[in-house]
Amino acid sequence: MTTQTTSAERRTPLSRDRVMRAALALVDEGGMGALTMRRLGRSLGVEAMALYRHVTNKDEIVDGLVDLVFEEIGAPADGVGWKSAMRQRAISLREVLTRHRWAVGLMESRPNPGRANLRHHDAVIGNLRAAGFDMAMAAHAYALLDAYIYGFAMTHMALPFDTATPGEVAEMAEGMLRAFPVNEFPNLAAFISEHAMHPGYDFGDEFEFGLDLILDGLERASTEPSR
Amino acid sequence: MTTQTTSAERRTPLSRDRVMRAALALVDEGGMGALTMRRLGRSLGVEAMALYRHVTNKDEIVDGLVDLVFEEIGAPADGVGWKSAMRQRAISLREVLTRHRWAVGLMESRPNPGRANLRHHDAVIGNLRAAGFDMAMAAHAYALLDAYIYGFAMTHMALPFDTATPGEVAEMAEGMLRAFPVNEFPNLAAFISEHAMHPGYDFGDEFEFGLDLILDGLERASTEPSR
DNA sequence: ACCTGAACACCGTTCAAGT
DNA sequence: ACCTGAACACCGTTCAAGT
Repeated sequence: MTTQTTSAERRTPLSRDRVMRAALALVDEGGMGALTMRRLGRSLGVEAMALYRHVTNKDEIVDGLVDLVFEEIGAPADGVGWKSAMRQRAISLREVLTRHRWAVGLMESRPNPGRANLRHHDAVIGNLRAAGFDMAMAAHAYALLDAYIYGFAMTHMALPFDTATPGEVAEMAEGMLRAFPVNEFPNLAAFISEHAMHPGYDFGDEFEFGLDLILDGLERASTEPSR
Repeated sequence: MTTQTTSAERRTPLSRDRVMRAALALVDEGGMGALTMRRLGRSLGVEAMALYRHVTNKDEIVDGLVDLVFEEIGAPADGVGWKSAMRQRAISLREVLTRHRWAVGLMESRPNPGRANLRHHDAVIGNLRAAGFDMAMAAHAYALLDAYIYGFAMTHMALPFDTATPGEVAEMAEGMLRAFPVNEFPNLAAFISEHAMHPGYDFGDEFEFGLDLILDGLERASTEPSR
């Protein structure tokens, strides 16, 4: 259910902060599609037009939401070595993105990065540089890690067997296999029935396999003569 | 400019195929935001409501567009070894995604995968299995490669210095550095001015660095005792 | 058989008007 | 100072009506 506004809340005057918090509740509950100025107004007990006194437009609200998400990411730790600092950050970022699935496609695509965004990027680059990465190697590492983290969140988000019970999973496997000619796509059929839909398989576990493979590769590349 | 319909085209009766081709032209030119039933109708010289005779709704059009994109991806080659087959496929997929930027967030998120999509996934799994990957290792490889490829396309797409000339790049660098307090984000400032905005730096070049790092890592993992 | 007009329930945003 | 009503230019989709 959408947040209902009590009369006490109604008396509290609108503010940019209240608008942003209500917007975050809306998207966390119903995704980006649920964020409309009219609905946002309603959740605050106000007409949509009143919002324009506190934000210049909807785009600014989305910019603000993305920065709220950046605030939740743990900064890379100092004094533990770049590898475990990057590992921690990656896992934290992934957790944040599963809490706020609507944000996955937006984190890196806003033309107006907020302060939390800049702070986070600054901290990651700073950590890598302090560990002895030169600029080129830091750029390699950052591009690779972020592509992987965001890409994993994106492909994972799409999967249907995420919140399903084992019984539902078996049902879905059958449904999927009925949906396409098994003999035309034998490898895919085998993959689904023999692996992906097996009890105990959790796609989310793939994340750390890839993450560690990448971190090991970066370690090797950073100690080798430059390429 | 949007495609104008000549009187000859107007006489050709509408068909699912013509609707899909017109829709593809629309999104390639103006992104997903440009795809509306009314505009699509107009580009075909017809009212929006006429489209519903040939497609059941807009969602079906998007499903069809995504499958058109899957058709453009080169299938992994046989007989060249999994590593160069996967390398080829990754590069082909990335090229396709830069041609159809609007597709980046949609390729893996449609609940109704089309035949080209299934064919492609089947071919990739088949190639890995034929090269001796067991199911678990094929799943690792596929999850990692796709996360990286789609994630890279997503983060790359967002960057402003892509179609810019060196002169424009220098201008943007100045603009960005003026936009935030340099002493608050010193690492980011150094990164931008000393590296990212330098003439000769092309973010797209980062793709193959990460791709080869991942392929090397997969090779190592697949010949090691299982993890 | 194929397309259109009018309608419905939505959008974001502007602006004069109300308290 | 802060909010609202009415309006504008859009959406996707349905359905009776036209040819």
